[in-house]
Amino acid sequence: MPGTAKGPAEVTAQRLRERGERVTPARLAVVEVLAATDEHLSAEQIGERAEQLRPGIHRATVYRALDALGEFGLVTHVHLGRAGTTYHLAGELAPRHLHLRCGECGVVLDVAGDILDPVRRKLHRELGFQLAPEQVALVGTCKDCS
Amino acid sequence: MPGTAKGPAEVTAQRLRERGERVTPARLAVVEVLAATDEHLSAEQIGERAEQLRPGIHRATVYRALDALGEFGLVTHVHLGRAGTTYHLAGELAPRHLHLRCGECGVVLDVAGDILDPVRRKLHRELGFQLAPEQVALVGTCKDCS
DNA sequence: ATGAGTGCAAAGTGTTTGCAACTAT
DNA sequence: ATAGTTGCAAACACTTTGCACTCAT
Repeated sequence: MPGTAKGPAEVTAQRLRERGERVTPARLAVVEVLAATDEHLSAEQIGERAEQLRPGIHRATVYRALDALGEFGLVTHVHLGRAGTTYHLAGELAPRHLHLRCGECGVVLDVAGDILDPVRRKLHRELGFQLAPEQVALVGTCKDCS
Repeated sequence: MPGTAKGPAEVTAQRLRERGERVTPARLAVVEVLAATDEHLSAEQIGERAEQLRPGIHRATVYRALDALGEFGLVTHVHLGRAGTTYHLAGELAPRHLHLRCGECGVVLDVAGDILDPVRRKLHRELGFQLAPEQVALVGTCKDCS
């Protein structure tokens, strides 16, 4: 069946090759882990799950892979309060969305990626600032906590 | 001259007493440090400057004071990427504003606090989520870097 | 073959905690 | 008087780095 949509791992491999970057098991494992969930994972959690996919993957390697994939625009991270840093797929690998975090209970909700569009346009027009909505964490208080 | 506006330290003392919380040199020093600048300070920087105001203030105490003042709504913090956490006055102690951070060069810009008002209303209406705009860091790329 | 990527262990950050002494109330 | 705060040192979690080795190209 030609024209089948490619999985995240294939897309990643393709993008890496295009850029002359190396396609390694560790990088693919990280992408596969992130693609297999819609949760927000910490580096440690990614490490644990990657370990199951390809045993022997080291913490440091996970960080380096996340870092590299971040540079290539395939992964982003959000700083979610005291909870630490969480990662997820970005760009063409993920539907555009952004994060709503409750400062009380820590819960994270996803919302449509275009909710900041008017703000993005305004900032670009007035300040020349290119907003990256996926990286923004909207902090506040959720319904249950307020 | 009666009716003179009170300084941040006085307001803080007053609010603390109202809540039955203790007014301590460390807490006042932290507020004074934050009030003396419009920069975005890390806990470490606050510690250094507080040390000059009242010698002997310990790192741990700065963290505890920031934590307490945060609970009382007098201080907030923003997570600015790898750069770490930065603190500033909040609520009645500070003009409402929010943060724009360039992911490339790390520069932080302040913008008017009402820019997210439409978003805030929408989130409240549709999800019952109370957005806290001052705690939101708008990440993107600044004019010079793009 | 060659250099980017990896594993490992060790060093850094930034932040929190247990406890005894202190101090604001 | 006494409960909340502080200083200190030690513990902590998370992330980065130097080095030798391996593997993708």
